[in-house]
Amino acid sequence: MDVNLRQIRAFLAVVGLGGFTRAAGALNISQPALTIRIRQLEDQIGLRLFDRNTRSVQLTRVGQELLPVFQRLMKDFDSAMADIREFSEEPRGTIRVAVLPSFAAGPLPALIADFRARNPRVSFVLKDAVGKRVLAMVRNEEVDFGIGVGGVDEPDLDTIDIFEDRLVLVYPRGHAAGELPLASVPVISQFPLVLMDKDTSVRRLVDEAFAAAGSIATPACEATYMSTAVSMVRAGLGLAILPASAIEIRGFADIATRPIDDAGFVRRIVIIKRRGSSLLPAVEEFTKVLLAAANSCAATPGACLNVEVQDGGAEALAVGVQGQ
Amino acid sequence: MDVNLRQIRAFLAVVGLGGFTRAAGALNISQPALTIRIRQLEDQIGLRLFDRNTRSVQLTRVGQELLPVFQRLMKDFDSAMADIREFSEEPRGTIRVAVLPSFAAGPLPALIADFRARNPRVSFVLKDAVGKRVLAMVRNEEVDFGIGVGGVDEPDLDTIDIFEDRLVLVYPRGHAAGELPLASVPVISQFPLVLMDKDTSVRRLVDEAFAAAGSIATPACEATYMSTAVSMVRAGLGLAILPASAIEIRGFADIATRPIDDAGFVRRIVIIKRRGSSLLPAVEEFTKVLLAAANSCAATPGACLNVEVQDGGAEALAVGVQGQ
DNA sequence: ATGCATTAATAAATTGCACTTATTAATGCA
DNA sequence: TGCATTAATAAGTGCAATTTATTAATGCAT
Repeated sequence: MDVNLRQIRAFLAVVGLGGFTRAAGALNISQPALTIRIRQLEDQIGLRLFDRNTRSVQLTRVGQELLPVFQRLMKDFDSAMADIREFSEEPRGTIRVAVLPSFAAGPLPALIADFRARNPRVSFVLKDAVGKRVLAMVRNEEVDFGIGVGGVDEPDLDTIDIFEDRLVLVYPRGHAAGELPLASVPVISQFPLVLMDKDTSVRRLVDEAFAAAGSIATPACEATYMSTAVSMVRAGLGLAILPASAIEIRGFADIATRPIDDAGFVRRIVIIKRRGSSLLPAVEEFTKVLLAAANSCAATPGACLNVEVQDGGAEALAVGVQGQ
Repeated sequence: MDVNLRQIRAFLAVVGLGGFTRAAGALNISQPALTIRIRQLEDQIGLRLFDRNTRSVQLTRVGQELLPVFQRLMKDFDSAMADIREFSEEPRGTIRVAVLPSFAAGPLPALIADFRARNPRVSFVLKDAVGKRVLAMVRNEEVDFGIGVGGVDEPDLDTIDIFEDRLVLVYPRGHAAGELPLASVPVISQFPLVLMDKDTSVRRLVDEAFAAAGSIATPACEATYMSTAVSMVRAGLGLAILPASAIEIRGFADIATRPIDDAGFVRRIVIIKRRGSSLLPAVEEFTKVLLAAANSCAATPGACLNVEVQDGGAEALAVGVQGQ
C-alpha cells in the first residue's frame, strides 16, 4: 500500500469540487490523469471512495468515513511543511557560541542585541572560554561555532577572520608614555611593564612580538586577569599591553591607551567552525552580521573597538538569552 | 515545495541506518537514487539535512530539529493507513437496514446475532417499515440497503433474491384443513378465510394468487396485524394465509400450518439497494451472509423459516445494537 | 607516508510511469 | 429523441526517476 500525497490531494479536490473535471482543473492536470489517480488510490486501499457515473460523483459511505482521516492527514502535513518553511525563511533556534572572554564582554553583546532585535525567535547561549577551550567546544559540537584567536591550523576546523584586535599600550594618564613620538618595542621596553600571565593568549602574542622585534618582554609585574593588570597600571606599577577590545581598560579617567607601533601587536579574532559541517540558518545569518561588522570596522580602522555596550548586556548574555 | 513521502521515508532511513548505502538497500533502491532523493528533499525545503562525506553521514542541527517533525508525520501517516487497511480487512461501522416487520421479527435477528459474533465492530440500526417505506428509505440513503418484497422494478434500485417466503395456510390444530390431500385455491376457498388488510403486501399477494387461479379471495374476517389474524384463527373464525416466516404464527400449540399447493403463494424476499452505489465492506459482508442463509434454505426447503430466534433478540435489535 | 577499502557523488543510459490528446460511453435534460 | 455534459478508455509522448558504471574523497592499516 503505497498511498501518496498527490492521490490524497486528488481525493480531497474531487470531494471539494464535486467532480473530476473541475478538480482536475484545480490540480492543473487533465481529467483522465485525475481519474487514474483516484483509481490508484482506491485500488491501493482496496476500497471504493466514489460512486460515479457520467452525471454525478458521490462519496461512498467508506469515502465519507475516510474523508476526515485524509483531511486531518493533509492538514498535519501542510502545517508541518509550513513550519519547516519558516525554519529556512525566518531564522530561529538557539545559537550556541564559545567566545573569548574579552570578546564576550566587548563588542559581542551589542551585536547580539542588534541581531535579536531583528530576529526575535533566535536565542543565544554564550560560553566564554579561553582559546583552547573554544577550539575544543567547537570540535565537540558543544557549540555551533566559536570566536577565538587566529592562527589555529587544525585540519577539521575552518576559520574566518573577523576582527583585527590590536594590543595597545595602557598607561596612566599624564604618563610620559603618552608623549612619546613613537611607541615601538625598544621604546616600550624602557618602562616597567605589567604583563599578562604566561598562560594567556595575550602574553603569548606579546612575547612573540617582542621576540620578532629582537627583544624580550620582561615584566615588572604579572597578572592573570586584565582588570588586575589595569589596577596595577593605575597604581603606577608600570605600563600594560592589552587588547584594545578589552572592556577592562575603559571607563577609567586616569588611564589612557595608544597603539603600539609594531605590526606584531595584532591578534586576529576569527570565527571557528567545524569543517564540512553546516550551520543552522540563524547561525549563518549571525556570522554574516559578524563579518559585516568586521567590514565596517576595516573601513574605519579602530572604530570597531568602540562599540557601545548596553547597560546590563553582558550579564544578560552570561546566562544565555532565551528567545520566544 | 512538493515534498513527498518517499523523500521523507528516505530521510528517516538514512537517519536510522546511518548511511546512504545501507539505507538504499533497506529501501530497495540504488545508492545514487537515494542520494538524489535526499538532495531533492533538501532543495525543496531549502535546508541541508545531512553533513556527509565519503566516510560519514551526520545530521545537521537543522536535521536534528526536523527529525522529530518528520518522524511524527510518518507515524501519523502510517497509523492512518493501518486504520484504513483495517477498514477493508475487518468489517466495521454501522449497518443501517430497512426491513419488513415480518422479516425483522423473523429470521433476521438470528442472522444479525451470528454476524455480530464474528464481527464485533459492526453495529446495526434496523428500521422496520412496510414495503413502500423500505424502498423510500433505500432511495433516500436513510439506510444502506433494504429487505423487502420482490417485484419492484425501479430503474435506480437493484434487487437480489434471498428468500422465497411461502404463504402458508394457518388453521386450528385438528381442523379438517389439516387432513386435506390437497390445499389448492379452490379447496381453500371452501373455508371461511381470515385475510390481511387490503393495504398489506401479504393481502396483495393473496389476491393476485387467487386471481391467477381464477378465483377471488373472499374474507370472512380481515385484520391489519398478523397477531390479530392468528387470534382469529385460534378462535375458529377461519383459516388464515400468512407468511411462513412470520413470528406470529409460532409458539401456539393449538394452530398448525401447511403449504398451499399453488405456485402463486410465494413472495420473494429481496435485498434492495441503490443501483451503482457501493456499500460499506461490512454491508457487503452481511449481504453475503444473507445470501448464504438463503442458499442453505434452498438446499433444505422450508428449513430456512425455522431459524431459532434468541430470547430478547428482537427487542435489542429494535433499538439498534451499538457495537464497540 | 602509501595503498586499500569504503562510501557518497557524478555521469550517462535506460526504464517506467504519469500525463496528454483524442475518443467513447453513459446519463440527465430539454 | 437529440443535445450537452462528464467520466472512462485508448494510444502515444515525454519527463523524471532509476540503474549501472565510474570517480573522488576519506579513514585505516601497514
